Order: sequence, then C-alpha cells, then structure tokens
Amino acid sequence: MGFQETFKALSDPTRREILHILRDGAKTAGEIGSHFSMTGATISHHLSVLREAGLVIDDKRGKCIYYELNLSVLDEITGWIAGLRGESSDEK
Amino acid sequence: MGFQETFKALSDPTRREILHILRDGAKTAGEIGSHFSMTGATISHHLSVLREAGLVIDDKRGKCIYYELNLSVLDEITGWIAGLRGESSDEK
DNA sequence: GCATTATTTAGAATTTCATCTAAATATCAG
DNA sequence: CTGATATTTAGATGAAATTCTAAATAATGC
Repeated sequence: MGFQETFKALSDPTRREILHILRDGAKTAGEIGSHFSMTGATISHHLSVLREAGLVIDDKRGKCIYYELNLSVLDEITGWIAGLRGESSDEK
Repeated sequence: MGFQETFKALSDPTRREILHILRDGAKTAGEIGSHFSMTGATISHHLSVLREAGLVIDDKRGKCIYYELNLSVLDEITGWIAGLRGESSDEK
C-alpha cells in the first residue's frame, strides 16, 4: 500500500523482471529464481518487497509457494502520472 | 536515461513532489527549494537526478535556472505498465 | 520419525542514497 | 572590481538497500 512502497518496489530491475516473468501465469519462488543468478534467499527478499507493495500475491500449495501478479496497484501509479499531465490530482 | 534512471528518480517522495510543484509552469531552483525544509544543495541534487532521468529540463535565464517538466519520458513507464497487462512488451 | 525439497529468516558485508556543511562558480548591480 | 544573490560541486556521514551464507521452518515421501 502507498505510493512509496510501490515506486520503491518498481525501482529495482530484478523486481521489474520478476513481474515480467509472471505475466503469463503464477510461478513458484523456485521457478522465478531459476531465471536469475542470485541465491534463493535474495529472490525471496525481492518477492517479499513485491508482496508488501501489493504487486504480487502468494498462494501456498503444498510444498511450493506460487506467486502471481496483482496489477490493480499499478492503477495508482498510472493515476499519479495522469495527474502530472494537467489533471488535478492532490497526491504527492 | 532509460527505465532504471526514470524509476529510480520517481522512487523518492521529494522528487515526486518537485514534479508535482512544476505542474503549473517552470520555476527556479530557489522557488522549488522554498517548498521544502532542506538545503539548497540537497534540492540541487534532486533536480540533477530528475534532469538526468529526462523528467525535467533546465533553462538558464540570467541569474536563475528555471526548471520545467518534461513528461514525454513517462510514456516509457506507462508503456511498460501496459506491457505487464498482457501486451507483448519485451522491455525489462 | 528421518531425510529431502522449497522457501524464508537472521545476520553480516558492501554498495547506494539522501542529506548536510563548506567551498566553488556564475551573474548581476553599483 | 566588489559585494550580493543563485545554484552547483565536493566531500563527509548516517541510513537504507542489495546480496550473500548459514540456519530455521514447513511439507512430502519412505
């Protein structure tokens, strides 16, 4: 929740790529991690940042945790940008 | 320029507020700074981050430097977000 | 219960960032 | 040229972020 968390979450290239990877459906943390040359712990950290920003939701199924996009939060961002373009938005 | 710089520039609340302040026209660095309780040096730093990201352009007129919004860069951001929503964008 | 697999948490190392003070640069008015 | 004003640059500091290794948690299969 909140602009700050969303913008911060989006400001890291790894996290943006994670979102991109999730475009075509939910994936486990392990599957997501296999796209990167980072430890699973690091990926887990990025996923928690994305989760706290509301950009992904997690779904525990058995041994695995599936992550899935939640794009509704991005409406705030596009709204803020629209506000910069002459609309009267009061958001900072 | 490029995504990374733009997202990073937008991830700071002071910089987002600067953009907001510039919605209704160009302002000098000093005028911008007067909205904040930070030193001019700090504001100057934020302005340089925004300038390097292409989000503002500066215009030196006499003793002052006027800063002005340059919103075209934001098209990349909205395009990236649109790409997350099922469009086939290759951008990371 | 024990070993294995999937993921997270804790703690530390390194880097990056926001901010400050002080000094530098540039422009204008006498 | 000198002084005043506007802004930037340089260097320092503390806080936050990214990443790692190692340990902890949770679920499955024998």
